[in-house]
Amino acid sequence: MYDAPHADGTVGKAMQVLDQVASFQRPVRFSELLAKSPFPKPTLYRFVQTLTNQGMLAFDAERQTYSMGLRLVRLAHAAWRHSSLASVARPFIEALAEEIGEAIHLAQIDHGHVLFVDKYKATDKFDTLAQAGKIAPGYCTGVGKVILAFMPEAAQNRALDEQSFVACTPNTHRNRKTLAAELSTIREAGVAYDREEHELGIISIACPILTGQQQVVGALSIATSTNRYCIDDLNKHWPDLRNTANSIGAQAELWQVPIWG
Amino acid sequence: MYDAPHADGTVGKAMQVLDQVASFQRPVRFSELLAKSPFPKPTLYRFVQTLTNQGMLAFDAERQTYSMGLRLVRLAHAAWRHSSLASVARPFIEALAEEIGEAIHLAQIDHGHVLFVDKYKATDKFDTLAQAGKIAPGYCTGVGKVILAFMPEAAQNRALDEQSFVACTPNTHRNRKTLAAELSTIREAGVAYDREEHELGIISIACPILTGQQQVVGALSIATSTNRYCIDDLNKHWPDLRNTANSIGAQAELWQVPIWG
DNA sequence: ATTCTTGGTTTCAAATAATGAAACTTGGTT
DNA sequence: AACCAAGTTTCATTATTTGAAACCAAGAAT
Repeated sequence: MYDAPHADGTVGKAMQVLDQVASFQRPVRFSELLAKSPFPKPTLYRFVQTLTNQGMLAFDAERQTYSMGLRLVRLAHAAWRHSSLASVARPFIEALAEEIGEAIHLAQIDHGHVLFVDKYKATDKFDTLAQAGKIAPGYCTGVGKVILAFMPEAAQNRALDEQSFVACTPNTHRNRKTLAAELSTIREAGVAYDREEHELGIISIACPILTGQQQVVGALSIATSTNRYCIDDLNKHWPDLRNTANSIGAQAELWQVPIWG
Repeated sequence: MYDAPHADGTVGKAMQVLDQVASFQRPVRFSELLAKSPFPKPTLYRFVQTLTNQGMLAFDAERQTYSMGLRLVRLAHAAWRHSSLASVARPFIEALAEEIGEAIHLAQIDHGHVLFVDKYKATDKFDTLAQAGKIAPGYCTGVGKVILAFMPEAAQNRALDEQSFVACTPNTHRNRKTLAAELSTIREAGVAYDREEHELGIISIACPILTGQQQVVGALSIATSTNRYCIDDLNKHWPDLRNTANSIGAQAELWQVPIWG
């Protein structure tokens, strides 16, 4: 979660509460929240109260639970349109997907978190916020690893410290060491692979999206299932993927560049 | 915008700033913000500063502009999953869309705003936050009107006061009077139509999503273009639409009901 | 060059809002 | 009837926010 040294006053604390609620991934009772909160009871109480008033949280009176508020959806709409790579990347991704008929993921980095911001899946047409906004673990996804690999060293270290190394599958990296080793390989090669590290049966190939000054702003990946293709098959799409990623990087530069480490 | 009597202290004010930035619909300079802000310069300055630190806003140093931050996308993901009708409604909508091959919109009401929370468009598969989170004007969309029509009177009045009555097309309602008249018709009929009131060439039919106690929680619509179908054609789908809306309402009740007026 | 202006940033004492220990309520248990 | 746990309120203390004014930087006008 966010742990800015400890500043940002009251607003910062409120946002921390927001993150807390989000982290539960489900509606949550006040007492559960309190148990994991650094704030004393009345303080936390007032925060959830205020946030609920503001529509940043939603309170279900029936069940006495808090969940994230719809105001966030409204605000995020704007964020997605104006601050994410998605809007500039969309036409490029569409073209790429047209050509190779596999699922394309677009991820972006924000304050050390790797975030899926868009997804094009040829088959199921229906895909809204379900994917956008989801967090991609850095240590076990194609986009995550490639972004980590291309981060400036300081930021990379910070990010590595935050990885959980939960073993999603038998192939998942379990510690910083093996991951770090792969990262330097990735950096040289310019590609990362996810060999069923996040989910069994799912593999992917990922390229970084770089600015002119070689700063990573995001990543692009092609994902598929093992019973259709293997890594070698994905590799055939590498040139296309790389080109698309480059185009996106170039285009992004013309627009805005809210970069982060 | 949000105008809770005037409470909610510092956090409330910060959220107000967030809305402000969002309302510009584009990256915005500090001075532009200041011009429309109720806050004195240093106060506003600290707010944007804090919010930027927190990732709720993004600052583009190059152009010196602020836009909405990606942290919102992360938070909204959770909101969408756990507090919107979208997750419960999705299977129903999918089935409906399968049957009639037209675009389906799902809208929801939040603090008096009508919000698109999901969209299924048979043709273009690619549709993420681009639609979800968008605001649907109450006075000139099918979902907007039907939701207004079914609101409790007090809330309806408040909502009507907030309508802008901007004339999107020649068919748009231009004042409260004609709109109010249509609303009571809608309420009786249980359906609303958008006869190219929002966008020329686009028509729709909309049904309310009601709880057991007849409270509106949202609306469902089928939209199409005039060069394919006319209102009468849409009417043929009314039974299906109505059924789907009912199912969603029933299902929503079993889950959570963060209702709002 | 020099002065004006505009947009952005910092200071600092006064005003205000946040804090949290403790007390209180409510609804459900033993 | 006494007991608990979860949630809510009080209120004196403390810390944060506030904004008028001053300051700085960079262009534009003189």
